[in-house]
Amino acid sequence: MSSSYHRPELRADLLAATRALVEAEGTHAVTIARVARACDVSVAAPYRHFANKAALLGAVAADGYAALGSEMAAAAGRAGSPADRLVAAGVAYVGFAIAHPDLFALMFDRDLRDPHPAAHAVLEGLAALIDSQDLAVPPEVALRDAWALAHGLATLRIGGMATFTRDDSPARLERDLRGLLSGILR
Amino acid sequence: MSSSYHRPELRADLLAATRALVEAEGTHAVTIARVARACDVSVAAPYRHFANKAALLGAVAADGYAALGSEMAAAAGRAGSPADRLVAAGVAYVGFAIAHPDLFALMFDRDLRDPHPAAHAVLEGLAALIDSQDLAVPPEVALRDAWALAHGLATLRIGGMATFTRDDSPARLERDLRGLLSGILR
DNA sequence: ACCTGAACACCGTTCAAGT
DNA sequence: ACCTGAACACCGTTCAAGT
Repeated sequence: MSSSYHRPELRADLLAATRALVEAEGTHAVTIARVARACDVSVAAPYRHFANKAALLGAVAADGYAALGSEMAAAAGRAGSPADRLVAAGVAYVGFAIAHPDLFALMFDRDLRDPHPAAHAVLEGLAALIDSQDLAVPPEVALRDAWALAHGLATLRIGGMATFTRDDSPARLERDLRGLLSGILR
Repeated sequence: MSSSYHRPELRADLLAATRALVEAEGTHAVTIARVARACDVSVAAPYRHFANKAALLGAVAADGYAALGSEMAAAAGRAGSPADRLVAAGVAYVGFAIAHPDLFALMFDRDLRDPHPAAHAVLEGLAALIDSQDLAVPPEVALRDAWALAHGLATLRIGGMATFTRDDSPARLERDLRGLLSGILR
C-alpha cells in the first residue's frame, strides 16, 4: 500500500502528531499507539526515535520553549521603552499560555521535562530586555520577579480560576503586569 | 484471612493511600490497582466509592486545598500588620508547595480538578487578610496580584527552575514577596 | 449495600524477524 | 539502519455473582 519501510521524516511526523494531540485533547490523550496510528506506522516504530513516551513528550515541550521564546522576543521588539519591553514580553508569555494551554502545561510538567532548556530560553529572552540602568533591584531579582508574576498569571488563568478568567483582555493583563512590575522598575 | 467484606472506613483509607502514593512517588505513580492493593481490597472495590480515577485524585486535591487554606490562616494569624499578614500568607503558600510538591501540582492539574473549591479556599483565606484601607488598588486586584505572584514563585520553584532553587530560604521568599507586593500596598 | 473474580479493550515496552 | 508482528505485564472499567 502507501507504506514504505524507510521513512526519513518519521521523527518529525511523530513530533507533529504528538503536538497536535496535545493541543487538541490534552497531554492525557497522548498514547504511543495513537501517535503511531496517526503516522501510519507500527506501535514499535516510535521507539527507534524516542527512548520512551516521556522522551517524546519532552521533545514536544522543547519545541514549545523555542516557540515561546521567539514570540516573547517579537513582542518586545515592537515596544519602545525598557519598561514597555518587559511588559510586552510578559503579555506575550501569558498570551502564549492562553493560546496553547495544554502545551504550556506540558512544558512545565514536573515529571516530563528537563527544566534547563526552559529556564535558559525564558531567562535569555528576558535578560536581553533588561538594562540594569532601568531597575530598582539587581537584575537577577528583577528576572525572578517578572517571570514569577507572568507565570502565576498564566497558570492560574489556564487553570480556570474564576478570578483570572473573568476579564482576560490583553489590556487587563498589561495593567496587572505594569502595576506589579512598577515595584522593580526605577 | 484478615479481610472482611464490610469496611466502613474504606473510603478514607483509599484517600490516604492515594495521597501517600502521590507524595512518595508523584501522581503518575497512582494506579487504582496499587491503591487497592495498599488497602488489601480488590481492584473493583474503589469504584464503590469513587466514580473513576479522576474522581479519586480530585478528592485528594480537595483535601489539599483544605490543608493549604488552614496553613495560610495559621501563618497570617501569627503576623502583626496587614502587610505582614499578606506576606506571611504568601510565604505559607509557597512553603506548602515546597513541602508537598506533587500534591500541589495535582491540586492545580488542568484535567483532574474542579477549580471552584481551590479558588474558594485560597481567595477566602486571602480576602480575610486584606482590608481595603491598606491597599493602593481595589481589593480584587490586590487578591489577583498577590495570588499570581505566590503561585508563580511556587510552581517555578517546584518545577526545578534553577533561578528559583538557588536560594529558597524563607527569608529570600519573604523579601521577594514583600518587594513585589509593595506595589499594591499603601 | 459492599466486595470479589473474571473479563474486555487498551497501553508501554521489548525483541526476534523481516527489508 | 529502520520497521513489523507478536508477545508480556499492566492498567481502567464493568458486571455478574457472592455475603
